[in-house]
Amino acid sequence: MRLFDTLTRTEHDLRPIDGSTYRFYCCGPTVYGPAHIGNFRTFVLQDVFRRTLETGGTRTLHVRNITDVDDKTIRDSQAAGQSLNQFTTGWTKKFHTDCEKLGLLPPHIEPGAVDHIPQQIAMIAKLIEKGNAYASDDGSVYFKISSFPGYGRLSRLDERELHLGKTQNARSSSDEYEKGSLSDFVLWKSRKPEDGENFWPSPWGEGRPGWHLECSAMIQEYLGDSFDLHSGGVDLVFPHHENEIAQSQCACGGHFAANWFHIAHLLVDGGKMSKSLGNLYTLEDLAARGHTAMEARYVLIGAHYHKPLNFTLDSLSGAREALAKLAKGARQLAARIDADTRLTSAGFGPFQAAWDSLNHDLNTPGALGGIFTGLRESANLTGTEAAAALAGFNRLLRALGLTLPEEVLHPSSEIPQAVQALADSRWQARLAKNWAESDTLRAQLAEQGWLVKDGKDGYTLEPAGS
RNA sequence: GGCGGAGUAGCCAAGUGGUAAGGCAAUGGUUUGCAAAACCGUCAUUCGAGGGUUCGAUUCCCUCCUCCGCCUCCA
Repeated sequence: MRLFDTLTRTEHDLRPIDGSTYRFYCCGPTVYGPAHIGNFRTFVLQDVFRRTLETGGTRTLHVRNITDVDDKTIRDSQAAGQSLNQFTTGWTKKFHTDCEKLGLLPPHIEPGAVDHIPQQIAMIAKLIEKGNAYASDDGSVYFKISSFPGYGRLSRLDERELHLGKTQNARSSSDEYEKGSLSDFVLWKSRKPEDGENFWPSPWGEGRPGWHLECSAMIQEYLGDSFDLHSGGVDLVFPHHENEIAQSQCACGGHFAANWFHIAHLLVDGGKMSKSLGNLYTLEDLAARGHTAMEARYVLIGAHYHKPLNFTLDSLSGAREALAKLAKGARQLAARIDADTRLTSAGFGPFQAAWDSLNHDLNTPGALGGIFTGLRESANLTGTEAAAALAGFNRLLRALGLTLPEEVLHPSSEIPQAVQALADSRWQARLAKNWAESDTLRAQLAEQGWLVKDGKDGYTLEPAGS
C-alpha cells in the first residue's frame, strides 16, 4: 500500500520497519464529553487504513491513547462533581460504545496518560539531563526548542518563523532565540489551586504532565524509538506532533515515526463545526434523526482523507440508499453462485480497481465508486466467476469496515402492534379491491411515520425516511 | 499577515497532459387500482475566473477571486 507522508510530502510504500508487523500510533480522544462526527472522521479513516493493511496480508500493531488528564478533563470533572477518574472513565466507556457502533476495530493497545506518569517523568528527566529541557522557578519544566535543530520540519515552521522574526524584530530588539523564549512548550505543569486533587509528585515538585509529553512517553513505552506511522487530525500537526518529534528524538534518539498520516477536517454545511452554530453532531444526535452509525461511516469515508469533507444531513440519507444498493448487489451476486461453489478465490475479480484505489493513498471514494462499477459489470458472470467476485466484494467491504445486514439498512425499530394491525387491514382491503379504504389506511400509516411497500405476495413496513 | 489545504453537475465526490468514475437527488419508461418499491434508461462539450506553455489542459506555469485549517486548546 502507498500513502502520502506529511513530513516528506511524498508517497511512500508502506512496509513494516521490523519486517513483520506494521506498528502505528494514533492520537486518541480527550475524554471530557461525547466525541462528534468530526473526531470520528479521523478514527474511521485510521480504521480503514488498518483494515486495508490487514486485508492485504500485513499484520498490524495499533496503539491509540486516551487523554485522561488535561485542562479540560480537570475543569469539567470538577464542574460535574466527580473525581477525574470517575469522569474520564464514564466518557471513555461512551467513546468505546460509539466506536463499536461505527464498526471500529479496537486498538491492540489503548494506554491512558494517568497510568503512565512514571514514564513521563522519566522522559522529562532525560530531556533535562541532555540539555533539552529546563525547570522554571515555579516548578514547571519546559522544552527548549532552540536545542533541537529539527524543530519545525513537520509543519514547515522555518518559513513561519522567518515571518514571526520580522514582526517581532520590528517591535522589539530582544533575541527571540534566548533561553526561556515564549515558544518553549511545557513538559510538566506545576501544581495550581484549580487542579484540585489532580497532581502527582515529581523531582520538580507536584504537578501534572503536559499534553504533548503524554503521547511521546506512551509511544516510547509501546512502540520504542522508531516505529512505522503516526496519525491524527491535521490540526495536530502543529504544535502537538511537532513537539512530540522534538521530545522523542531528543530523549530517545530514534527516528520516531517513519510516516505521518494526517486526516483533513470535517466541515458541516460548508463551515467549521461548532457548538455555537449548533452543527456539532454526535452519534446520538444522528440517531435522534433516524440515522445509523453505519450511514455515518459511509459518509465519512465518502471523501479522500486529504481533503476537507462537507458533511450534510442529506448526505446521510444518500448513504442509506447507497448502502441498500450495495446490499442488493451482494444478494444478486450471491444468487448467481451455484450451491456447491466455494468462495475460495484470492483475487478481487471485477473489484480489482476498487482494491487498487484503496491501496493508492487510501482512496476510499475511488474504492466506493469502483465497487458500484464492479457490481454493474458482474451482471453476466458465470456461477464460478460470481463466487470469486463475491469473495472480492466481501473482502473490500471488510476493508472499508462496512457491514450490510438488514438491520443496518432498516434500523431495527420495533413495529408497534397497532401499526402492524393497521397495515394488515390495509392489505386485506387492497386484496378486496377496496381502494378507498386501502388508501385511507395507507395515509394513516404515513401519519404515524410508516411507509408501506407492496410486493406481489405481501408488503413490508419501513419507518418513513427522514 | 505567514504557512498549509481546497474550489469538478442540484448535493456529496473520484480522476487524468488526450478529451469527465461513482453515490444521492431529479427525470423518462416498464410495472402498479393509484402511489411507493422494483426494474430499464436519461442526466457536466465541461472541471472558480483570466492569461500562458502544448498538436492538445480540467490536469503543468502565472495572476486574480472564494472557502477551509493551522499559527492559542482542538480529530
